[in-house]
Order: sequence, then C-alpha cells, then structure tokens
Amino acid sequence: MEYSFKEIEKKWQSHWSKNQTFRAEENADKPKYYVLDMFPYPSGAGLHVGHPLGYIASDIVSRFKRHKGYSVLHPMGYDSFGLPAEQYAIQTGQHPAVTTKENIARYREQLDKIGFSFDWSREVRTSDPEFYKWTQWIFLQLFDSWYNTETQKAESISSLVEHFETKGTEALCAHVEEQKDFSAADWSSMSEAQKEAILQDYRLAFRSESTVNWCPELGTVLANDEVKDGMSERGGYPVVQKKMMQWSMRITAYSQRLLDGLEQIDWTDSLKESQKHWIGRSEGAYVNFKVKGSGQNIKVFTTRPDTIFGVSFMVLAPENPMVEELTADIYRSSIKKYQEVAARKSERDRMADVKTVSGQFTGAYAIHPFSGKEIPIWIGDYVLASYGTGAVMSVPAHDARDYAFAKQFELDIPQVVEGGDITKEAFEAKEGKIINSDFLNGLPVQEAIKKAIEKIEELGIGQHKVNFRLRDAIFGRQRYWGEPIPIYYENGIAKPVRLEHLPIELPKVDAYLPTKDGQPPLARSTNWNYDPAKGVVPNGEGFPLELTTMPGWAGSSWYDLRYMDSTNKERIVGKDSEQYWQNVDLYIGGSEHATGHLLYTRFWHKFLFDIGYITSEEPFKKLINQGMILGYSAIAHREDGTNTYWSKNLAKGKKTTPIHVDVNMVNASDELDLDAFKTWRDDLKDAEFKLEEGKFKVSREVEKMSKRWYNVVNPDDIVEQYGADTLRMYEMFLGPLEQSKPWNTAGITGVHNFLKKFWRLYTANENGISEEPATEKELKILHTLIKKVNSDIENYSFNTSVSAFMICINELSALNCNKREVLEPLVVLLSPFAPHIAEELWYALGKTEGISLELFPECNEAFLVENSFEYPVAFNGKMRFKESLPLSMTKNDVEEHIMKQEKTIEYLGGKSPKKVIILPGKIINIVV
RNA sequence: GCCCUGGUGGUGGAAUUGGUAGACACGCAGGACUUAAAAUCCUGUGAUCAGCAAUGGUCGUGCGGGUUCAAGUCCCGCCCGGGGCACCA
Repeated sequence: MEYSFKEIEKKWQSHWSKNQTFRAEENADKPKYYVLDMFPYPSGAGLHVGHPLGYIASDIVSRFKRHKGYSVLHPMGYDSFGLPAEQYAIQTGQHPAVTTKENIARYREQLDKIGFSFDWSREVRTSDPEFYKWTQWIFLQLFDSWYNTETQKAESISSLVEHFETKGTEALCAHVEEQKDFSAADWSSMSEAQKEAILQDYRLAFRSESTVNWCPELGTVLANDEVKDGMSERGGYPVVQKKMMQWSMRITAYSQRLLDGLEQIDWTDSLKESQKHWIGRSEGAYVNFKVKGSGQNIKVFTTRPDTIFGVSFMVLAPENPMVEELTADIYRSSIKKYQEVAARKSERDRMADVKTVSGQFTGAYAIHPFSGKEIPIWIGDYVLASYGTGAVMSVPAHDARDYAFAKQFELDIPQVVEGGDITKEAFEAKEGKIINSDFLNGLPVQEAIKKAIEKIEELGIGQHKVNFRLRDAIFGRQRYWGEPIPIYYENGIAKPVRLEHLPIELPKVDAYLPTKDGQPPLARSTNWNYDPAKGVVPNGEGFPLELTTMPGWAGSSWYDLRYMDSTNKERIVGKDSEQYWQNVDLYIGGSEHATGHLLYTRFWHKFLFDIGYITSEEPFKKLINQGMILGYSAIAHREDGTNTYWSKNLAKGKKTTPIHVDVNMVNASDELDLDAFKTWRDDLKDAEFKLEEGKFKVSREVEKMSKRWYNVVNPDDIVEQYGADTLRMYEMFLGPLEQSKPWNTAGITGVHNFLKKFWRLYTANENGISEEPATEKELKILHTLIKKVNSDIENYSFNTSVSAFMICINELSALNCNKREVLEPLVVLLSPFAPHIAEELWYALGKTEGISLELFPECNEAFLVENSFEYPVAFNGKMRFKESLPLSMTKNDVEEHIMKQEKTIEYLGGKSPKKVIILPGKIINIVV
C-alpha cells in the first residue's frame, strides 16, 4: 500500500472539522492548558513558510497536552485592523473590510491544509464589531479610572472626585505628571470644563497636548515602538516631532508593576532585558538650583547626587519653557536661533549625529546649593525635554556627555571622585572615594549617594526620586481602519459614550483619506454625531463624536482573554471561563513585539485585574520567540550594459549586476530553469546565457523572506508536493525553534523518506500486524524513543525529537518489527508531529476512536536497563580503545581488568600509570 | 557605546551535572535492482600523514591564554555574525 498523503490528509482534515475533534471544553475534571500563537495580520500576500513555524510548534504542544489528559485551549484568529488594507482602500476605493475578509479566507484555506488542531469555533477578528465592542468597553474603563499610588492599583474616577470634593488634593496619592494643589473649596468653585481638564491629568485614558511622532506620509501619529530609526516601522516613511492634542494611555502608572511582574514569568532573558530597558527604571534625586537674581528654581534629576560638588554648569533642553525667562537680553537672538535649529532637526537627524556637540549660553547663572558658587546655565540638544525635568546638572568629570560639552565650550571639569584620568575622559565608574566635596569627602560612592540625598531632603532643596524612561503611549490614530474611540464632545468636553450604545461602529465614508482641511477620514461621515439618549445620530443632531481611531495594538492587547469565551454578550470574558482558563500557559510568536504588543498586553491585563474583571495579572506565563525563517534568495549575474547572463562561477571578475530570480525556478543544486526564466519577464526572451558544464548556476544569499526578493516559498506548494505531515516535521527538523534560519528545501526529502519508511513499517510486512509480544530489544528501542520524545516536547526541542524518530524507525525497520505492542504506542508518539499519517495508521490498526485523546505512552525505565557498558578507555584524556564490561563490576575490578589488557600495556609503553580514573558507566581515563 | 544572543564537517544541525566531538538528515562518491528512469536498498564520507591493506599517528568545535586526570561545555582577554536600546542625566 502506497503512502498517499494527499488522500489521507484531506480525509482526516475534514473528519476533524466535522467532528469538532479539537473543540476546547471547560472540563472541571481535567487540568487546563492554554496554548496561544500570536495571531497574524492577514496581508494580501498570504502565508509563507515562515508563518507556520511557530504554529506547528504550538500545535505539537497542544496535541501532546491533549494526549497527556489536559483540556487544551488552542485558538486562532486575526489581527485584522491595520495599515495595508487601508492603504489599499485609499488606492482602489475598496472598503478595507472587503479586502480583509478576502485575505482572511485565503489565510484560513492555507492554515487548514497544514492540519492544525485549532478550535475554530472561538475564532476572533479584531475588526469585527462584536469584538471591538469590548475593546471600546475597555477603553471606557480606562477613561473612567485613575491610579492610586498608595493602594498601587487603578480605581474609579468617582473615588477621585469624592476625594477632591472632601479634601481637595490633600493627602492624595495619585499617579499624575505634575502634582496639583487645590482645596475642596477650590474644586467646588470650578466650572465643569475646569474640573474635566484636571481629571484628564489623572485618567488612564486621557487627552493631552503632547509632542508626538507624526508621519506625514501616512497622515497619522505613531507610538514610540512603531518608529524605528526615525522612520515609520510600516512603510518606512520619515517621522517628525509635532505638538498635537492626542489620546494617550497612562502606561507609566504601571511602570514599577510592569518591571516587578517580569520576575514571575518564564520568558527569555533577552526579552525581559528589552522590556526592562524600555521601562528604564533609574533611582536618584530631584535637586533644585536657585537661579541668581530671580525667585526661580531649576529642578534637575540626577542619579549621581554624590557628585553634586562636581557641578560646573547646567544644561536645559532647548524646548524647556524656562529658557525664555532666563535668557539675558544680549543672548536672546542666539538662543532663539539655536532653538529653531534644534526644532527643525528631526529625530532621525539628531540620532544620525550624536557626535556633534552643540549648545548656547543663556547668560544666566544658578547658585550651587552647597558651595554657593555661580554656575552658568546653557541650553543644549543633548538634554531631552521629555525625560526627567528637561534639565541636568552637569558633572563633566564623571559623565561622558557633560565632559564632551565642557571640552567643546571650555568649561571647568572639577574632579570629585578618585580614579581615572580626567584629562583624557570622564571617569564614570560608580566606585572610588569622594574628594573635594565638603561633607561627602572620603565616602565611597554608594554611601555618598545616600548621604547626599539625606542632606538634600534635610535642607528641603529636593527629594529622593525614581524615574522611568517609559513614556505614556499615544493612542489616537488619524486613520479610518481602526476601532472608533467611543467619546463624544459636549461643548468641547470629552464624554464617554454610554455602554449600551457599544459598539460604536465604523461609519461609511466616501473615501479613506483625510479631509481637505486635514481632519481624519471619519470627518467625512455624514452620520457621526452622538446623542446620549439615542446613540449615533446624523451630523447636525446631538454632539460630535471623536474622529480618531485606536492604534493597531488596541485589539491585540486583550484578545487572549476573548478566546476563553469568544461569544459572551455580557462581559469581555465570562467569570467561570476566566476562572477555568486563567491565562496563557504557552505563548509563541516573534520577538519583534518585545516593547510593543507584549508590554501593552501586560499593562491592560494589570488594569483589568485591578478593576476585578480577571484574576491573573500576567497574561503569558511562558513565552517562546520562534526564529524567523529567512529567504534563500537566488541571484543571476547580468553583465553590465548587455543582456548576457553568466553562470555563477563564470561571472567572477566580470562587471555584473545581480538580478534576483524567483527561487521557484531554481533547484536544490542552484541550477536555474532557463525555459521558465526566459518567460518570466519580457526582457529575458532574448537574453543570452553563458553556461558552466551545461548548466546555469545562480548565487545564493540569505535575506528576509519578501516578495521583493522573489524568495518567498509558499507552504501550499510544499504541502502539494510532500504533504502537510512532511512540512510539519521538516520545519521542526530545520533546527532549534528559537533560531533564525534560511529556508532551504534541500533536506526535505530526508523527512519525507522517513514518513514513507514509517508507513512501510505498518503496511509492508507480508504477515501484517503481529499480536506476539515484542522482544526486549524492540521494547528498548521503543522506550528510548518514548523517553526522548516526552522530554524533548517539554523542552521545546522538536528538532531532536524528529532525529529520535528517525533513529527509532531505522532500527525497527532493520528488525522488521511488526508487533502491535510496539507499533501502537509508536503511532501515538508520532501523532503530535504528523497527525494525519498517525490517525490513518491508528484506524488501520483496528481502532475506532480518534487518536487525539489516546494517552501518551510513558517510559518504562525497566526496559532501558543496561547490564553492560562499552567503556571508552582514554590515556591522558585521549580515547584510545573501547572495552565492554558488565556494569555490576566494582571500580577495583574494572581497574584490575583494564590494566591487564594487552592494549593498555601497549599504550603505557612500559611506564606505570600515575592515576586511573574510573567513572562507572561513563569513562576510564589513565593518566601517564 | 551599552545590553542580550550565537560562532561545531561541503550544508542544516546533535552532544545530561565538564567524560567517546560530529548523532540524525542533506549533499557527494561508489554499488545492487532495472532495457532505462523513478522508487527502494547497501557501503563510504572532518582534515591530514604513513600504509597495498587491515590499521595507526597527528590536528580539529571563531582566536589567544588558563583551570582540570579530562574542556565544544568552566574562567580571563580578544575577533566576527544576529537582535534590541541608543544622548535617559
């Protein structure tokens, strides 16, 4: 019987689908296991072979856990709001929903062919109103919350209002950008608009005038993690800084908890490091410096208060609002000029040139709080307006940036920490003794830091402070294809839409572009006003609705919860379902989401936890980043100025232009199919080809898999040619899951041959399946595999499992094993990896129930016991020969035996051994 | 610059707590079956030296040191690739 994978795979895929084999159930008798893949954005290009890598791994774990008796939740869905569909809509006028639906259908078709055990009944799409209703709901909860720094959790805005009404800001512990000071009486005398303006500073979803990353090309603002090297991550367009009224998320309230939570979760070090850096906790102090001849203070943040006697100048960010007042008249024009130049510099320019030191003296002086010395005040663009207080005390002897600035402008460099050579460079190490520093003299740095802060607090000129690098996340996008923000404006005051009116669905618009006067596309709708009594009403009635939409990360920040109870109409997730599934046990996806999605999701979960809707604070217990599958680009060499192509080895030394060739026209030996190539593009019809040994060879290069490089390999083609089971096992066999690697089809026949061999073991024996008991040898082979596969899956080491299967099958085939006692457990072992062939053979063994719930074989160590061991015998650590000895032999007996061996005597060459090391069951080493 | 990673045959990659380096697979070479091809199966395959051969010697996990009876694995100092952060005071 042939292994006809096409027939088998089709048959079982439709069987599983019809019987809902993988439907997840809240079964109180079973432990739960939740395995999640990062859901894809359904792009028009469809899946390439890189996408399924993580899905295959998670599918193996899911199937494995089902075999182990767990109730497994393994869902899939689509992150279906996003820029490409909208850009396409702008170009073609087609509604993004239509494009998205088509793309999803294509993705689904491709996914289905690979035989994943997803529970499709729980599918979610972020662009589905039934889903984004709850995204909007969460937004409104955030809008209605503030962060209490005393209880360390989010609370309802009503409790804040109550506090204001009774005590004003007295004894208020709240996360807020700038502490406020007013009494209960002040509060009650305020207008509604004034009150609301104050509340905006406390709300976790809030509006504020802030500097944003504006991308003119995309016509929208972007979050920090969406900007890479001053360019937009999607599309690669330039990004500039701009002040705008914007919706934001107060993620900074959760900085410390986001940091602390990392300790409880099982993520890779590199990922945790990325998040730690992004959050960027630094501990130090605020210090106020009096400005000479004015009542003003300049507040700075420093992590090195111990070096305060080393301050020789101060630098403010050019954007710092104090600059205006401080500047002496004679410097006014040069300060203004400097500010203008700094403002014109884009983020990108500023980064491109970190070496150039620039700045301008303001003419003003500060007074040193301890020494009373006058300190010149400068402005410089190395000081950022958005971090700390937008001003620094410069200690050039102990900070490299201050040092460069001091050198450039010939300012003093007083040393206050012993060590280094400050004539050459700043001494930045946090070690050594303090000198030239009055009451700090002689103290080691760490103690001096404490002492300095004590003194600063004692004198009331500053206080201990923890600062974070993390910024609040910009939340509004001037785009169409996203969740509408459920806010309307009554007399200019932002008010929440009533919950019963959710979802606020995207309106119809005549085009997906901004309006002529620069308003977001939603302004084009003629039906975009709101009446609290009626809901959405035509323009002209009610109040105007918010025009911006939510960013791409909104829906993905909580979708993992929705899978637990995807059809619930009452809550984001039902209480019982949430209790049962809790959180994701294993999350698999790319590492590019380290500081975006993964941080935002943790933030929203902590918030939902605070307000009592979920019981787990961390969404993902264990996270694995699968490596990227890279393309193996094929390159033909065209001689410059001609239409002549030279085969790889002939092209050397010639002036040629590399031309990317579609990898599907190149075979595993790098030979190009010339007939196909000639019809690929018009200009190739008449091209001339210089062959080597009758073949045309291409060069190879490893690049990101992309249409642009013609190196995309489609999983459908692999499935068509070799079957889904081969694709699954081959992707795993390629190497460790976390590692990036180029896709190279060369080795796929090895895996395919293995499956054929596996098939033959069950079907090719002339005596059929034998009911006789298996031999010891056969059982040993089987149980070795059982042990290996169990531990490999637990360790996510799938490539080594595949090897173990190959070894096992090679050995059993050599023995011509056809015992049911071996073949039955064997097929269960294979089923997580190659489920179709396993299911087929399972039924062929006479089973009538599906394989997926069959218990996974457990290793019986008794079959693995060895009674002898082939000792490697080494001399001075070099293995020379082997000697098989019973494991029951004592050390002394082994030594006695081995020393008598002819070979031992030969290798000793008459010398007597200094030492003989015997490790039972491991090695014998003789030291000469 | 800082932080994480990784570097092993022609190729992808294996190697518990330090204990036989190169499992498994690809590729390549040779062979069997076949009119032929496909499919399948068998043998060999890190480099190098000696030998007709069986076999044996030497070298070998990015580089240079070190610890150890023994180092791909541990320590110190470098080099290179990949990823992240980047004037964060």
